Amino acid sequence: MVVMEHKFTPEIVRILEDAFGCCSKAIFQTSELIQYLNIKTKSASRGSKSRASFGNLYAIYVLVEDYLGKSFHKSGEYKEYEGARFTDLLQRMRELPFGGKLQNHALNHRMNKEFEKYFKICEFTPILRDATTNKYWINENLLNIEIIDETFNIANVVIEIIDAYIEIKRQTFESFITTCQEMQKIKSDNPTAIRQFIVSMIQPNADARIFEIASFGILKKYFAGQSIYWGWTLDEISEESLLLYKTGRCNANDGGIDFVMRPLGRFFQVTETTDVKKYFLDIDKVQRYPITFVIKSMDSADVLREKIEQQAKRVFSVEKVVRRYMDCIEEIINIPLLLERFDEIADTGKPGPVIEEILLQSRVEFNYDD
DNA sequence: TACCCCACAAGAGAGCATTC
DNA sequence: GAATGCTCTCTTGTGGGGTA
Repeated sequence: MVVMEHKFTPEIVRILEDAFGCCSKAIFQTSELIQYLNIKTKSASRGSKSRASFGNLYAIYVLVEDYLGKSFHKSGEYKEYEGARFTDLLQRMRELPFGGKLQNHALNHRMNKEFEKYFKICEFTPILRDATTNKYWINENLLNIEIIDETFNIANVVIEIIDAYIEIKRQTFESFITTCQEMQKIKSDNPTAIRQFIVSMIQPNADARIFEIASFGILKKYFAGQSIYWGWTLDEISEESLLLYKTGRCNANDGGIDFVMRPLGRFFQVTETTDVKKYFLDIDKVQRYPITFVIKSMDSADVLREKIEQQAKRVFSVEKVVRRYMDCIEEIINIPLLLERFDEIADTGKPGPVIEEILLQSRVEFNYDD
């Protein structure tokens, strides 16, 4: 089998070399289990959007851990082992980082099924179970790798590889988690600290998701302080506050509009660049709904508008189409304007709710709980 | 002509909820 | 405890259009 290579593969190779020296390459080529781990760890370098596959990896992990914990790699008596209890295995899976919400699927069916998909001609099923006693085993045939006349047990290496993978995934999340914790600490009554924190969240180099969440927190509270008067007839006019809604998680909002305002029906799109043409596709064919762009930039709104216009002229060339394109931009909100609006909120003595909103949205965005 | 980029669609993995 | 259906969303494949 041709081994797929990705950014975590060298780490797997390194762990194998440390454990088995010159035989490591042959073990990688021979062991379906190692190759499976290699496939399932490809998200290591792919950021938070990528699925981590912890379910199937942890099913292997807890069974191998159980195997090592009882020293079967030394005693060779695994064949006589009564098996591990489902409840213990699942509990252990949930104790592992990011495993809190894992369910039974991987242990019961999914891991085996997926393994079979990748290794059609492999005669061994990784997870063995006795449905009558609810006991589980890792298939030892996949742990003992024969190279020429020697047998190598890869149990320790399996654990080490998954541990290394967990560590990388943990680091990816850690920066954001730290941010959340800092927010919680300064939530109390320190306006200067809160402002500094807000500034750090809306800097040009801030994480895109954090920028979006912070923008939402600021704008929601800013608009909540404003109201309009409207109604079907002159006699029925009533006052209503402007309410900003987030339409979904940042990552779940592929191509969608980020915020919507009631009752005015304004659309808000958060973006990192002035390359906004994707929001106005087919602008020459149809009239488009106006959008307010929240742009992660220190440039003035005029400069940003100018940049967008230059781009539109380059792309559309026809002045009439360029005008229609530009007319679709209802407002441009840059970093200084966001900060200005936050200061207005702070002047009323209520910066706290902004932080609370940011915290709430952060928890939703990252499934992060206290 | 080959290559690249982009948008869209389909496939697939993972988690939630429900049921037995 | 285990199986299953559903939903969400990330990945991959595909085709059209633009460009060198």
